[in-house]
Amino acid sequence: MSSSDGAARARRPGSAPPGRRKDAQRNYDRLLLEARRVVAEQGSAASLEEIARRSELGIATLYRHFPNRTELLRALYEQALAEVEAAASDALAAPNAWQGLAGYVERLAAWLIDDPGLLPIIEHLGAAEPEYRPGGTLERPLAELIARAQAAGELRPDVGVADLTRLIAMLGGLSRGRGPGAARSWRRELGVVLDGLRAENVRNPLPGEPAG
Amino acid sequence: MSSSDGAARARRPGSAPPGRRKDAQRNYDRLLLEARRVVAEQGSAASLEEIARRSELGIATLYRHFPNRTELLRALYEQALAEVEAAASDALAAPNAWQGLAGYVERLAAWLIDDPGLLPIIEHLGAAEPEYRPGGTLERPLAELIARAQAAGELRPDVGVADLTRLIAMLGGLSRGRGPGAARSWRRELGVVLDGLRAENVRNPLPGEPAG
DNA sequence: ATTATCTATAGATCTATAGATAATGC
DNA sequence: ATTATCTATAGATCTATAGATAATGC
Repeated sequence: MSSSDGAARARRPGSAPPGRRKDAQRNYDRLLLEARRVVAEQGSAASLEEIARRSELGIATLYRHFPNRTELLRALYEQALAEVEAAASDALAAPNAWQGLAGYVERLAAWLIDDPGLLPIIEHLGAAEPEYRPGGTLERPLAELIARAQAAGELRPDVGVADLTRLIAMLGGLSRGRGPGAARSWRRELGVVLDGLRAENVRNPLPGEPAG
Repeated sequence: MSSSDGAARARRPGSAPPGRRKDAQRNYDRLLLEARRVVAEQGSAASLEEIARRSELGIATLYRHFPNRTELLRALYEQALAEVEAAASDALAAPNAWQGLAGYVERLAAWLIDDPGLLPIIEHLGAAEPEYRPGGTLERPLAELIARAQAAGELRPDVGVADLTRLIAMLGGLSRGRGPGAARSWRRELGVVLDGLRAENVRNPLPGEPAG
């Protein structure tokens, strides 16, 4: 109650948990920072020793903070997730249903492109723990934006959340390979996809059912 | 000249080079077959020992046929490439320019989806040897199909070869993660992309220039 | 006789931990 | 006193090769 930012402050994901020694908190943050860079370069199989070395810490310190690779990747993912979640309320507040949806799609694609480690991390987590589905935080507003844009007759009626999720992941995949900066022109591919999503542009209905 | 299939028979890429002992030819083929499966499961960092084991061969035999990982992956890629090259002449022979292009895009995407190791292989080769660009065999007919479809007013005029290449790679990326069979619905995403490529569906011109 | 394969192994990583040493915070 | 970090190392892979053994083809 007397604390300046209120009692029972919620832990910000990706930042060091409270109640630790402050050198430990600093090292936790450094490990996450370097891990983000190394994973962006090397993917989800990145060398943990290199992460520790770049953080100027021993490998055992890394293991003290993260008992294994998956836990480190999960912390990275939750940190990145916290940074993008605000995009949903912006999109839902947009004056136009289509603009809201298109803006959200662009924001999520940019999120994946700007941090090339994210997609490998998501794949690793999905493989290591199939029941871990934190993407729900992103999918719930997406479903709402889809419903609104379809009700307004702007989004083609034969797509569902799973389709949009896959299209966003496809765009995010443009960050792969080809070295850094190779994803410069991803907004061109986004433009093609968005034009393909407009209700008035449907030529042939999509095969199958809109799963999700 | 007396050989039943003519003198100087060209080597089919991906099949064992001639002039070897026949046990060596058989083992070469087995190694490639198993490598294809293991790389599809594990990606370009697949265990070479596992490939040798599944082929019921010693690891040294694998190294006798392929001096290193990159050469093995290159052989896999060239084998797969040989299997898809025929698609170009089919597409160029299509009665309608749009159908030709759309069919070619679908065929290439299916090629990547059905063999999930291909995209990791292409990325590995691109990183290991930037000058190695065998995709030209696929890009040349693509450029021709694009020119025809644009001349016919069916394909949007602001896309180029690099855009189509990236869109195909994006679709191929749907084979990643999520286990085998997860790419079932990729033709839905293809449908969205194709609708977004039609000239009549352009809402906003794409940003930047059509590289390539 | 030649060519190919196999076993065994060296050297390089990588994951993960034990036990000694050092830094913090009450 | 407690908590955190470090060095050192065990055990598991993996890449690649040397040298002995086996299979082919003329």
